[in-house]
Amino acid sequence: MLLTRLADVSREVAAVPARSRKIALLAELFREADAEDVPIVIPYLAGRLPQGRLGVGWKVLSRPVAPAGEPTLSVREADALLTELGTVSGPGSQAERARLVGELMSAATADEQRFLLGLITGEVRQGALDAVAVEGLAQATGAPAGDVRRAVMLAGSLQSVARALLADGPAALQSFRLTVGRPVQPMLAHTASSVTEAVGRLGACAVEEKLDGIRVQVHRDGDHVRLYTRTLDDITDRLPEVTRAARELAGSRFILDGEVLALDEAGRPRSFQETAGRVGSRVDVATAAQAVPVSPVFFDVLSVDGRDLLDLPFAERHAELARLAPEPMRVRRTLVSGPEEAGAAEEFSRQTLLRGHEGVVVKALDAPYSAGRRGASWLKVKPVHTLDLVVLAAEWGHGRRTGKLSNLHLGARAQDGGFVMLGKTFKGMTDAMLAWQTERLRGLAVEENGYVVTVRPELVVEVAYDGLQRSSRYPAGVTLRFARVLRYREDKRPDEADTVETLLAAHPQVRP
DNA sequence: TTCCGACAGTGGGGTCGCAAT
DNA sequence: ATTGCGACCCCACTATCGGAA
Repeated sequence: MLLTRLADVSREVAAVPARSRKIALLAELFREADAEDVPIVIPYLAGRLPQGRLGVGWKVLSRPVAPAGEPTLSVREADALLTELGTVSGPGSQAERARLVGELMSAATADEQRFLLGLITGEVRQGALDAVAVEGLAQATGAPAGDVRRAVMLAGSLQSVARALLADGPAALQSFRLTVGRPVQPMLAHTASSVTEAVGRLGACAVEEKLDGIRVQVHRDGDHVRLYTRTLDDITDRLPEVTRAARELAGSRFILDGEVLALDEAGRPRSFQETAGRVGSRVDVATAAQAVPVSPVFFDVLSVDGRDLLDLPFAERHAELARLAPEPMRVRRTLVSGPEEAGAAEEFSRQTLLRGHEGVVVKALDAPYSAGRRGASWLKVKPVHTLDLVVLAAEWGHGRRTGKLSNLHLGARAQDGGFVMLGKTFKGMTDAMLAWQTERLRGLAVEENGYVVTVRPELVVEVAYDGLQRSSRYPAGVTLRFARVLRYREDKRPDEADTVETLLAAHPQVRP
């Protein structure tokens, strides 16, 4: 199959708004693809490269290459070049990667170049990624969409399911079972604005502490232990102490879900930055482990002794977990019968925050483990802080925000009467706000430099954020975590905005 | 008919590791 | 040694479609 066919379909998919039409277009293409093309065509149309990381990004791709006049590049040829691209390393590798990109792009037409660019940067913008591709695959093969989705969650990848399904038909889905050693998509949580609200929505529930670390899925089969992140990357080699801890648990065959984080001598959590740095260290693991040891803390179990527990109610899964993991290796929790005990849940949340943790997750006791879903039966609640800050500049948006000033540079008031930049945000804006702020900020513009428009510091905006963290990038030495816009405060003057001093005073545990 | 769950899109900051300077 | 870049951790929020209520 020629790459141009994929580029055409991707453009068509992008052009139709209806999800049902997108699915039908994908299904048509999947049916057309022959067996050898399928493992390439499916991920490509799901907006992902089967190779994963390539070591190539915007910098290399932004160099223009004269396009080919006629579409002659096949899907397999493109894939072979990309595979080669992903394996280049060592001195001279950047030049070699640039050369390979040039080779690929010069063989592609302008349309194909656009498609490849989107694929490599992960921005296909066709309104269809994995979930829509799964529906398309189901339609192309006549398999029930729910069964395909479940197989993908259990396999951890769309590709392997697609290959089996197109080779052997719907019966092949049976072979995708929960297996120790094969990671599954973890269950995710929704957000609730308060503990009381969360308990009100779920009824009988467990309120568990939310630890600010790295999600980890622990697979053990005898002495063989594997550790996976939320995106199913294997991080076993980086966390030897977690592997040891898993070997000391009561069972010998299980899959556990939990969080790893660094604790200080008193058992209080160290900053997320310290935990993330440790988990990210791959080269000298022994030294990193010495400096920042991490501990696993579990909250769920998916499999024990070959039994698949996914469909069991949480209460029963937790009973299994309690048999496997001793209390210090489990998340702290309290059980609540319903809204009448919301007070106790709130109190537990307060205590959790005092112990230095991020918040709580409220979980329905009767809910199954919804692998890969953002199930409504897990609700996270974290404290939200707010500030009134001044807009110092804004950046032109991309994609559906093209032509709109989107990403705001946020400043706090300094002692000298000036403003200190604390970070940026593009979150929380409605289309109406985007239109409004584009006009308003244009009127305040003093300089335009590339995609950054600097403005007179006159507009005050109320911003929500989750906390303060150290920063080497911003002048105050700190930056806001997960900042988002709540509303504009046209009733406030910039000299009424919050100051750096009040911000630092509100977070005494964080020092620049 | 209205409501709501699931998805895609739009990017944020930090850290690490690698290659180039 | 320092810098630039890419990958991958953490993540919030809005718009939209389409099935559920």
